[in-house]
Amino acid sequence: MTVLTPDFYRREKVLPIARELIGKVLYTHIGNRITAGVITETEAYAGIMDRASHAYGGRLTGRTSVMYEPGGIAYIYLCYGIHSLFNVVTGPAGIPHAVLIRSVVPFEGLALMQKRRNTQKQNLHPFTGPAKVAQALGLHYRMTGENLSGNRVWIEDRNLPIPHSLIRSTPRIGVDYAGSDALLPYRFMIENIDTFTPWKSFTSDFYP
DNA sequence: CGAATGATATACT
DNA sequence: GTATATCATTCGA
Repeated sequence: MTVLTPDFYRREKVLPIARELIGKVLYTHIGNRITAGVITETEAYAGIMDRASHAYGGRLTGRTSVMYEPGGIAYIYLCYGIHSLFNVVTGPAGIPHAVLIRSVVPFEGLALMQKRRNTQKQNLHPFTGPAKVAQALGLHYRMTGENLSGNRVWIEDRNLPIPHSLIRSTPRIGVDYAGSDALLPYRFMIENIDTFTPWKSFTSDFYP
């Protein structure tokens, strides 16, 4: 087990980071409870040149200022007045790259994640959709700026057996306003996620 | 399909 | 300061 360190996040290019985050495990330690999920879908937002990014054109506001800090912190913001969306800030200081976490598979603390989501289903299906991910892991937009090297939120490499050949890239979701940038293949996901994996083997019981 | 729901950015006075 | 449009979405019919 390895906790990802600032040097992982502070590399120049955001696309390899978004791809490499697939299969890593996102942890939260909130209210003295630990929950975790395997990241199965991400989207890259590439700094000031990306029309889909909140930092497009160098926009620097109260909300987006955390994106300009050195990589390795959380950018969590409110969307549609209801949903908290969790992003990882990447790149060196001054370069506002970010990676949105769109889906996770439960890894630890499934019962608590289901309670936060207020769902009764007893299954191991992924939390698909960025707002579901944040809600399941207890991530709220008030926690934006949280250090991912701290003790509340972090990401680990558990050497899970994700075949790299099954990672696909597609256009991003819900960014039609971004013109031609909406067509860029900045979304990363595992192909045929429902059929390929014995998800039960991903629970931490199998990786103590 | 459409409603829910509120912070944020921007363009004004 | 005030007004208004716009959301990196989800849920239920």
